Amino acid sequence: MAEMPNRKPAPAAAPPSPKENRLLAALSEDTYRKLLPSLESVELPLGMVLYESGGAQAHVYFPTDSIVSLLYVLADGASAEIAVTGAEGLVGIALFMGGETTPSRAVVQSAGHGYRLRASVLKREFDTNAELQHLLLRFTQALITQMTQTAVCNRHHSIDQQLCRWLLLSLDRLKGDDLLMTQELIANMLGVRREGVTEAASRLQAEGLIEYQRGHIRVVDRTRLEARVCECYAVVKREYDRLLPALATVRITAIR
Amino acid sequence: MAEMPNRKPAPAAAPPSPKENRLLAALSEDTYRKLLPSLESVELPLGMVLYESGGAQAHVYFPTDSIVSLLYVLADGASAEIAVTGAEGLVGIALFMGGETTPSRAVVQSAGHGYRLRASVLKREFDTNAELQHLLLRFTQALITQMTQTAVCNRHHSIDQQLCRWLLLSLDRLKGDDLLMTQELIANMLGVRREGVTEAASRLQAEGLIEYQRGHIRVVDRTRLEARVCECYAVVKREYDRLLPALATVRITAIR
DNA sequence: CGCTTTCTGCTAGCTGGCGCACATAGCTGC
DNA sequence: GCAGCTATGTGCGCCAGCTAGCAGAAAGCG
Repeated sequence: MAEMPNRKPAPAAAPPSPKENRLLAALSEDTYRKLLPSLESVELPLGMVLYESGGAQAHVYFPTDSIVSLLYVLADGASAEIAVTGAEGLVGIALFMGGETTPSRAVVQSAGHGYRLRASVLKREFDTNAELQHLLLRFTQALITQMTQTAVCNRHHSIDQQLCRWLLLSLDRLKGDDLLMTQELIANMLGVRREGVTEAASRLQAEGLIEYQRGHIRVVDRTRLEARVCECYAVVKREYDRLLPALATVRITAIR
Repeated sequence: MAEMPNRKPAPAAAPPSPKENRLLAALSEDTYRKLLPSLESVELPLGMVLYESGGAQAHVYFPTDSIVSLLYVLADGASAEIAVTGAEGLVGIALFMGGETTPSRAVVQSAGHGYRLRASVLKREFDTNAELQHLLLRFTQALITQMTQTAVCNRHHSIDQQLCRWLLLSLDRLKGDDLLMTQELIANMLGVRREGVTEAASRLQAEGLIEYQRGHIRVVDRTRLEARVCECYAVVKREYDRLLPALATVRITAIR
């Protein structure tokens, strides 16, 4: 078969298996078979809004090769990313936590694929299946750690460091070393000026850690990126590793 | 009986009822009676560390008239508050979320009283009692909202606004309008310089919103404080009101 | 009462990140 | 190959908050 075009994979390609999502993959065969008929395959294009702040959440989403950002948007339009979720997790914890909704927005940050489950199906299963419940609660705790480190990082660290953290968190949720993401979008996620991201990215490029051009960022020296990031990244990574089921194909990286 | 000394209430005073804690008060009589024998009364002096980052959490704590801060302490000693919990909640969610511990520290921010429950007792009950489980998960979601707003506030708002938010969050968890808290401690909580707090507090005092002297802050005009705070406070307050059981004696305040 | 400790106030200079305005450089489509 | 859009680069003034050092005032203590 001929090489696929780089930027736009053929839409007719078979979707990834639900088991690409680590939570779904971690379920017992019994539970998995029970949920499978209710899992609906969905494409998640860049910028798609899964939930609006305070809006009804009809489904939970299990990304397989996409990344979803949880954002809070202020009254004046400014925004800040709270956390990101990829194939290691799920989007829509408010459904099983009991609040039904949250005051934040979920937006696709990296296009890809996922599966979704109707809220009613998930809630019924959550309340009756201890295995699923424990898995989802542990994921929620990992997510909480990510949120708290975001708060700390926002308070104490420079844009450079935060950009490193953001790149690494994204990279961990993608195959390969490439991100399709403009500086403008990164700035929205970090809640900083676009120019601030330009300057930070220029520095990283000058140091030979990344290469970028027009919405395409390639990490060329992950090790040095990890040496430059603040401790927040490692804290989050450790908690995810500790709390979530390991995946055989997970990338091995040296974290100090 | 003679007037009590102001700063140090007689230690022999009868402790508040467990039902001063809103979560315990919201339980059905059945569940409450079941837990009551395991509830251990504890004094919580200012500065007491309930959990160390990553350390074992042997109990969950239900404050009755105290306030506990969740803090993250960076490697260089800088810190930032993640959330606060008073009589409306509990400290130690990691126990029922399944992670057993968290990378943050829990410190008593306002001295008072509370009850605690051994981890094993709580976990057993959580896993077998849907009522308790739903209550605690809803509280956890409210706490998550507080954490996310902390992240947003850290990113976008001035020290003045954050101080207002912090004062209001504390006030909501105390009787009366007085806080026993030095600017130094507030600065640690907010993760800013002590002088920054001095300046912000001076402005608030000059505007007639608060009065303070040596570790004693009195809010004299709560309404105007609420007018000056950023939206983060109202978002958190709304979520707590929405997600947690109402308390008859809760203070009625006008939130825009 | 005098000494020490703790808390608050003030100064001066520095810097990271902001707002704004504008220049340039790749893509895309015709 | 040109037009037009989108993405990035840059400069400049500004300010909140930081570092650092010190002074004064209140509370606690022997």
